[in-house]
Amino acid sequence: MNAVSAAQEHQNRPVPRPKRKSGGKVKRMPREVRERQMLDAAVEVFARRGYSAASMDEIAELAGASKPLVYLYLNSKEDLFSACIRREAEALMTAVRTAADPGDRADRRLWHALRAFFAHTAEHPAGWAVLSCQARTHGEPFALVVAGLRQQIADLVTQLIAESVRDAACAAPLDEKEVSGLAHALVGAAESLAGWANATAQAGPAAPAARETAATLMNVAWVGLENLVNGRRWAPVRS
Amino acid sequence: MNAVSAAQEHQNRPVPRPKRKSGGKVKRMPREVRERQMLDAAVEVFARRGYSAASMDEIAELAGASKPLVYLYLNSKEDLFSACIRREAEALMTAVRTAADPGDRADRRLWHALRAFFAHTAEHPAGWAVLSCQARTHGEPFALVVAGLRQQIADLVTQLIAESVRDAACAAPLDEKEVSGLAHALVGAAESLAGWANATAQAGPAAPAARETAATLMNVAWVGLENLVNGRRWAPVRS
Amino acid sequence: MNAVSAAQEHQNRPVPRPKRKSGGKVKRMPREVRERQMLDAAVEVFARRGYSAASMDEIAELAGASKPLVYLYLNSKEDLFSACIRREAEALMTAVRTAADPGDRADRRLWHALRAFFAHTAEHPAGWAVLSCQARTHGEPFALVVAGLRQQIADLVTQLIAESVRDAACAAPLDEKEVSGLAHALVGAAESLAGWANATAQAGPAAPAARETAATLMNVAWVGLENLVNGRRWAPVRS
Amino acid sequence: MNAVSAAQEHQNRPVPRPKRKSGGKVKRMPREVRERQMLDAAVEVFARRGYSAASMDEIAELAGASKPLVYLYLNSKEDLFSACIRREAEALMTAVRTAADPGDRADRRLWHALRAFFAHTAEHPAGWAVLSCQARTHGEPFALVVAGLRQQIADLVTQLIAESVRDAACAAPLDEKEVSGLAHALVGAAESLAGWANATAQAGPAAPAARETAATLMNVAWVGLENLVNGRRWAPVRS
DNA sequence: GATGAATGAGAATTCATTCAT
DNA sequence: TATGAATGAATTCTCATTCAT
Repeated sequence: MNAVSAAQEHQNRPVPRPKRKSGGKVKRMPREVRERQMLDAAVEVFARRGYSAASMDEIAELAGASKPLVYLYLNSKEDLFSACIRREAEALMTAVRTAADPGDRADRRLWHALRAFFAHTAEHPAGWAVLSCQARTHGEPFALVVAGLRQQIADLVTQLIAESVRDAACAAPLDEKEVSGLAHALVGAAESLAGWANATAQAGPAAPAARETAATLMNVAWVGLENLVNGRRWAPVRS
Repeated sequence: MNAVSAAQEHQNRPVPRPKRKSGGKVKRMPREVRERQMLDAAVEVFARRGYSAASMDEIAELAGASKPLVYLYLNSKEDLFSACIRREAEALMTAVRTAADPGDRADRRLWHALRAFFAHTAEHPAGWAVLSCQARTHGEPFALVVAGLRQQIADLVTQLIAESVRDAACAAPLDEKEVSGLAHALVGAAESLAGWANATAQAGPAAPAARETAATLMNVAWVGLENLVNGRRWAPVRS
Repeated sequence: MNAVSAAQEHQNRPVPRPKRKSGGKVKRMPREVRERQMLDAAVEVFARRGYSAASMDEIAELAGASKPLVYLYLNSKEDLFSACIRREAEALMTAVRTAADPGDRADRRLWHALRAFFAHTAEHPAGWAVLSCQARTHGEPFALVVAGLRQQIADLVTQLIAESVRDAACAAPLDEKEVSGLAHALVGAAESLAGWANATAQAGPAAPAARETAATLMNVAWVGLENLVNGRRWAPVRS
Repeated sequence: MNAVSAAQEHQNRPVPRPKRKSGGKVKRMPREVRERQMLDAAVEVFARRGYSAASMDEIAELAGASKPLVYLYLNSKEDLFSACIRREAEALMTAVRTAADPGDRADRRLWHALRAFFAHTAEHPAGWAVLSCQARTHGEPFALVVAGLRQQIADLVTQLIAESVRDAACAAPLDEKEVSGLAHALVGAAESLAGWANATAQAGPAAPAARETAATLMNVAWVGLENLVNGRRWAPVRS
């Protein structure tokens, strides 16, 4: 099982969206399953409306459960949001980490990580929206989780860049802070591209888009990095 | 007038934050001034709380006006938000455009545009927060304005890249979609770097940070772009 | 103006209970008036239903205002309850204190105080219910106010008893603790009698009942006190 | 068996508070035992929170049973409350009646009854709280039970007083209503003194407090009563 | 006998919005 | 121009109560 398909694993798979209101008797199901449905619904609604505009009513309805049940299992709107963020962050991180399979060259690992990132965000647009937009704007506890995620990814990238540089036995070793900055730029670029890719091509399937997007980024960043490593820089007043 | 100072122009400069609650009759002021105060307050509050969590009460209080007056001038919460977005988008766009002063080499123009972007967003964090986070998540009308802004910036960048390419008389012409993606990557990287730069070194004033940030970005992107233009690309299966 | 009529002063006097829902336009009134109506309604409802069973909806409706207005003026259910208790406690205390007019013999002052107590509780059964039943059962803040009221009354009674004893130049001076116990017993008896009087004779007018009740109490307590002062006590094993 | 120990009989003696949550299968127990546990828990919770604020959840948890079981045995919250009141009222009544053992002089019987009353309420504060505060404020059905209890006690006291009067072969026969009022005053004083005694000296065990309290009360009331019986009254305008 | 799963109904509280002055 | 007074319509959250097992 590769990273991408693994990443898709975590959401409403065989559990059919239950229909309520349609006369039938109450659908009994184990707590675990219900909870997943609720999280799925919550991610969807939070993504669509934003944290405060999302209503527990809508979430419950989309989850096919009653509000009291949502509260019974997930305690409060805040806890629910928190659970969403944690789940989505973990899923994304797992996807990316799994893809950056050790035992390959550093540039290829970065390439795979990028592809996994784009693929995952494309597959889970709602989750990505929650992580990238909603979570950042709602108070410490949430923002911290997202910041942690960012840091983890940036660390991974930093490490990959450092490895490549070591591989390349470059002449001018990079400043650590510069590498870190680079990693953040890359992550930011990736995030932005993810959003853009989602917005631009919502028609076609996800994989090709992920591939292209990753390629674009690699084209700029990696080659730029090589030049950087070789000491060739752009300077504001050059020539 | 340079880009940075122009960017600062649009917000409450000499108009003192009005003191209410201190008894006495109300300070009559021309509509224009009051409206600006309201928009300033609204941007601040929308940035801090998000669109739906922002309350008209808080905005009115911060603006030093009564709620009915806010409604009289700005009609509704939605209109108010819309006005905020438009104003902030215009200000940012103006700052960037003004900085990319024609009559210079394309790479230098991009450099200045980047600097202006960083400087403006650093100077107006609330405005930037509204544009980058809040506006995207609230239904067509708002998202459209922001999309328009993004498009304008991307267009500008695209144009600058294109000019450089023409300057370089490159062999392999770039795919338009690729250029657009590049622009988005650049903007995303810029955003991410802005945040990172802010977090890393919060001591110094904004301008130097903007300069460094822009430099880091140019180091990677521009050189990478040159290579790209010259047909040298990274390929997943290379070597 | 005597104590009893003064005590009646504080509640919905000339303000007519406003009729809502009856088509008419919104009744504008100064905040002070509205607030009093709300407190009146709240006392009524809290007395009828108890703190937790009382619904803000019912209170608002009885006050002839909308719920938001109640919240605007009185903040929260808890604050509203607190305000009720404070107002009622103060009113009762004032009535009793005013009646125990200094410049009279101690036994007569006690007599008047008792009458005022019975008259006031009879005139404001809801207020008395809130003070005597509801407030005691709902957490420190409320209970404290009521405890304070009790203490004030007990202190007053203690003082009156002490004065009488001094007047009587009694042979065996009473233990301070015993006097205090006496005062509490008297207050408790008064409270109980107030409740009983309310329950028993709801038909007739209030004043006569108050007079009779007070007389009964004085008959037992005062004479008993005299005997006590004179050293004649009942003893469990006496003869 | 004396009154005090009889009074303690009615609550969870050897049945240990059941431990739930610790895995393992449920302890099957005879209905009778379970029901008593439930009532005990309910009295506790009703006393602590008041009728409406008490939640069936909390009661069930404290009783160590599941909510459906509570409903199976006790039908509804209202029925449960009703059962609590009935049980506590009966227990208190039994304690008092048992103590007022016929075959003794009337004043001594009253003395024992008072002691039993104080002892029982001190031993079962929750039960007493439910009876004295909660029950009175919740609609006919409950209030009636409590009124019945009050009446029984008042009747008992009235009867004892009457007997004494007969013993004393008094000149001026007492008005029935006056006697009843007296009984209520006595009970109220007792209640108040119970609270005050509890608050003043929380160190010692209950019995001594009960003894003292009863003595204080008898000192005032009984002697006062004797005087009353003998026609010596306090009069508002006397001397 | 015993319970995990589930909910309809209603609680407090807030908010955007409007009059009447 | 400016505002104190007022509210309909949500929103979050809780609770008594019931099934299906």
